[in-house]
Amino acid sequence: MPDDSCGAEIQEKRVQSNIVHHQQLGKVDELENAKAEMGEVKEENVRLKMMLQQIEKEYRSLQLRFFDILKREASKKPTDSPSAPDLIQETEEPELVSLCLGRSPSDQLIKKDIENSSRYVSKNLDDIEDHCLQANLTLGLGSKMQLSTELVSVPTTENGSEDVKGGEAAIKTSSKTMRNVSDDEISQQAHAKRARVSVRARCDTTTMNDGCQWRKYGQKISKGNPCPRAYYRCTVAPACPVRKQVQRCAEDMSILITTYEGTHNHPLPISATAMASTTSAAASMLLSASSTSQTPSVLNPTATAIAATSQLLNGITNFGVFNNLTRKSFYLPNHSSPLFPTVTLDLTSSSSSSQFNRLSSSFPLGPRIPSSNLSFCSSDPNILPPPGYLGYGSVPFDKKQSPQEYFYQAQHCMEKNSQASSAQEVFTESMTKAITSDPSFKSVIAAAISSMVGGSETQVAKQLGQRLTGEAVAKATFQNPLMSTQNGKGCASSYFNRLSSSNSQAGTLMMLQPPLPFSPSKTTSARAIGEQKL
DNA sequence: CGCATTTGACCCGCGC
DNA sequence: GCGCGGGTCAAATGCG
Repeated sequence: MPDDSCGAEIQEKRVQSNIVHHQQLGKVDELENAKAEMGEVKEENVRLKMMLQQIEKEYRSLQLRFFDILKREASKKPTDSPSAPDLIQETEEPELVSLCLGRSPSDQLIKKDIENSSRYVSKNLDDIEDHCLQANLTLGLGSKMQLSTELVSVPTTENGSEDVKGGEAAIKTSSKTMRNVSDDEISQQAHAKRARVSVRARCDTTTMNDGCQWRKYGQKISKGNPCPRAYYRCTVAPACPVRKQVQRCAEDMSILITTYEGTHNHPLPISATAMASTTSAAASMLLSASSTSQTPSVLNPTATAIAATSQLLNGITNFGVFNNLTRKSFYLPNHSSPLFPTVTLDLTSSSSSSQFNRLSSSFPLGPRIPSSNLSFCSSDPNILPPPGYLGYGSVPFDKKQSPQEYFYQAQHCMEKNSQASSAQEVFTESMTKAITSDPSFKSVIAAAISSMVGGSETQVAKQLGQRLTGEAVAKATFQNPLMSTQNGKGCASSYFNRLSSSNSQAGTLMMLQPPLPFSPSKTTSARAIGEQKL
């Protein structure tokens, strides 16, 4: 049957052509979808660019005002005691305070400061002088928490170049005026100065590289841990007050606990800014949390800002530490010592929140904030979500909802959503909305970003601009602070593993990395580590 | 030889 | 007041 076979052939061809046609149509659809997506992304980029420009602008102006006031105070001090109106003016600068990560985000705090100020202004001249000193100190503490490297060199005390101890001594001895400051305030300042940030990370070397130069000055066996605790001080600048303690976790020897104390009084190398910013922000979070009586369900904006910053920076620069930071955990005060309120950043993959929750709190100033409420590692089913928590999936932004709550959702989304890319999208979107809805984030994030890319805002803008046009990713990966080694003993291992396994984007970027993305300083094992991981 | 690390002594604050 | 534990100092030691 030739006709039949011919007909069948034609039929078959028709079917095939139909299939081809459908396939083409499908491809056209795909193409259009992709184009549409690209368009959306472009729009998003434009929006983000504008937003960042605005943030930068605001940050700049705040910074200028901050310096202006500092300068004014400095020039005024030696000659005459400040008048009451000046004091009021100073304390009524919420925007000024907002530069200070430690205190800015909380309106309650600002109000409290103003109230305190008013109370003091009504006292005698001596008291006013006292308050001036105190106010100065407050500013100093704020500046200690500055993220920007441009601000690091701002004196934190009257003799800013001195170390913390010296500064404290100077304050104690130089001024009879402290006598009228209440004990609470003194202790609060002392605590603020002594806030510590502890970083837990898996690391098989003696110390985790954070980009700074350290010199070991002591080692001790501490109680309850067979592993010795090593004491380091920062040697980037001769008088830098920053100390760090390094100790292996008693329960898991592979975990290295690094505790930072103090603030660098010198510009930081780029490779060091990430960790410094993180710890500063965490310390600020700690201080904010400790001095406010917020309920656990309301996450302090600073804490959120850290998460936001890290997530944002993760998107911007693919810093391993931030990638892990947001994926892992934040723990508010675990207070290993009542004298040293400590916030712990857990960068370990097996972060066991319950373990941290067991740590007792003895923080004398504020209510304990249960760690679980601030944990971003919500994989533990035992950890209850915060009140108002809405669950998984897409996270529609509710105007009534606080940005903090919103972050919770987005963060949790990141954790639970098996499709990392869509979670990332959701988070990016939520980030944008949350940031734009809370002005306090802007300055915090701008400062952090500024610090992250080397302190210059023009650099920030440049970097961000590049990111937004999708050009700077590989370059940013170069600056991964944990990739560089310090004294040839750096530790970067665990971050690599998790980067490549948990973040496909980052994993891809890792491949773009040249074999030696390390800091120029003393690299010995760096290449080995890099090659091993690549 | 210079610099970093090691390590025992010392200081200080806290709890009993 | 005393002992304990954490933190720091500084001489000794090691290393490049």
